[in-house]
Amino acid sequence: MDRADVNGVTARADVCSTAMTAPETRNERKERTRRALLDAALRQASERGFAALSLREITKQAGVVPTAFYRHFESMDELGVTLVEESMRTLRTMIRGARNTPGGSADLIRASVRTLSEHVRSHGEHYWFLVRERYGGTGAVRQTIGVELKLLTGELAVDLARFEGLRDWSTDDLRMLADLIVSAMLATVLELLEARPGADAEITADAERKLRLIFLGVPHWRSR
Amino acid sequence: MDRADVNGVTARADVCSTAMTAPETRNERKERTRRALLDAALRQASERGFAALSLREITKQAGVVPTAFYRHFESMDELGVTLVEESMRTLRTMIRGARNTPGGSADLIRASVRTLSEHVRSHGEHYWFLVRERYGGTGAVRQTIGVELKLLTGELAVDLARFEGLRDWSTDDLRMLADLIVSAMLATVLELLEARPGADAEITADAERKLRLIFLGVPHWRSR
DNA sequence: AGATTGAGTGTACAGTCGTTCACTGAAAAC
DNA sequence: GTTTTCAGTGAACGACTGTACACTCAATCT
Repeated sequence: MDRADVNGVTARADVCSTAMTAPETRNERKERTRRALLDAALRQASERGFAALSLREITKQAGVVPTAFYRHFESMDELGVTLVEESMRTLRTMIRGARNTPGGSADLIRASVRTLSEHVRSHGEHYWFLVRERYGGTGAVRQTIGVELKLLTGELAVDLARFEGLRDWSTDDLRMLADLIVSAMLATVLELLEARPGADAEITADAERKLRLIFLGVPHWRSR
Repeated sequence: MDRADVNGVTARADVCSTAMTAPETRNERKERTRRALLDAALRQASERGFAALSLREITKQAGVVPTAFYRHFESMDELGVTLVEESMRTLRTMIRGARNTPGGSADLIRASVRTLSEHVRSHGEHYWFLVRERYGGTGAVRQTIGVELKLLTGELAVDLARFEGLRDWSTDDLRMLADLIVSAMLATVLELLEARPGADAEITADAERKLRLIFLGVPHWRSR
């Protein structure tokens, strides 16, 4: 078995008329191999890093010939940026989920961390990719992640501004706080990814304590 | 110019007897090309990542033939682990420097952050390497960094235990605090590395505020 | 003085890589 | 029904990779 035959070309050639193969429009088919390329790339990149990707290997896993790659992406970097955007979308989904959980401050921390850990578990590859390339990456991919993460920190700062003890904080102090939270949570994400799934409770408890400690300082903060 | 000719073989062949070339023992010479290999590898790895290293390119930069590599390292991974150890040594040096600065708590934060930023500026490649491979790496290199960083966090926890408001903290709480500090400082290191050198003051000021905020919560902490 | 060691050399090989080019054939457009 | 479009094909390329092997020759040891 050399290639994955995602499009089922072999089967389609002789079975298409007899078996109930779904009739596919050309765009659907194109989109499908595009997805196959992205999925293969994400899997490889989350394991060995984006820099170690091989165009040939990706196309092999996607079930197409190497040259077919260029029908979908102009370069590897373009595919990388697409992966960043998709990963960022799931990250934003997570944050939105954490934001919309009702409850008090202590419970909110608990609920948010819980949302985070569950999301990391169910979208491991996206988080691996983001963490990996945020620090280890190069070029367009790394830069894009940096920009998006800065944007995301800004959003978090805005969210924080609506909380009780933070209403009168300056924009810059809020950004600093958001930054601190993000870096702490990023470290938590890495711990979750590296640990065996059984250790989740321990790690999330640790993350909760870190956030609690940070927020304990908030009432006593005065900007200088 | 194909190779760097670190050992000056070309010159030595005909000038050795006339010019005052320092007489070198065999071990000295070996150590020198070993260093050249490590330096070339560190430079490349800090720019493009360890995974993107090429044995041939490293040896070319070191001024030796590719196969000579194996006289010094059994594999690329072995060289990688050596780089981790060396980088970790400079990191420990930095921490020791920060620990030994006298002064009160507020000044201590300021002095420590200052030590950090100066160290990052003067040992940029080591810090690039550590940050890169801690998150983006694979295999032995990444694992070694993880272990060493955990050890280092432990040391920091012990250091923290001697401070005023932290004497009665549990070991686990201290480790959590150390962890939080390390992750915040790691993010700071990355900011320093990515920013143009002129922005140092801004970044260090930010780092100071983060640490101050964290320590503001300490007096109000009660373990659950 | 002669034997030994070992860092560095040069050639060669089998793989993999990204990219080029002309092509096929079915879906889409006319 | 004919033409056009274009995702996917397959061979070929030049460049680069890590490593095996037999070698040289100066520093070291005896």
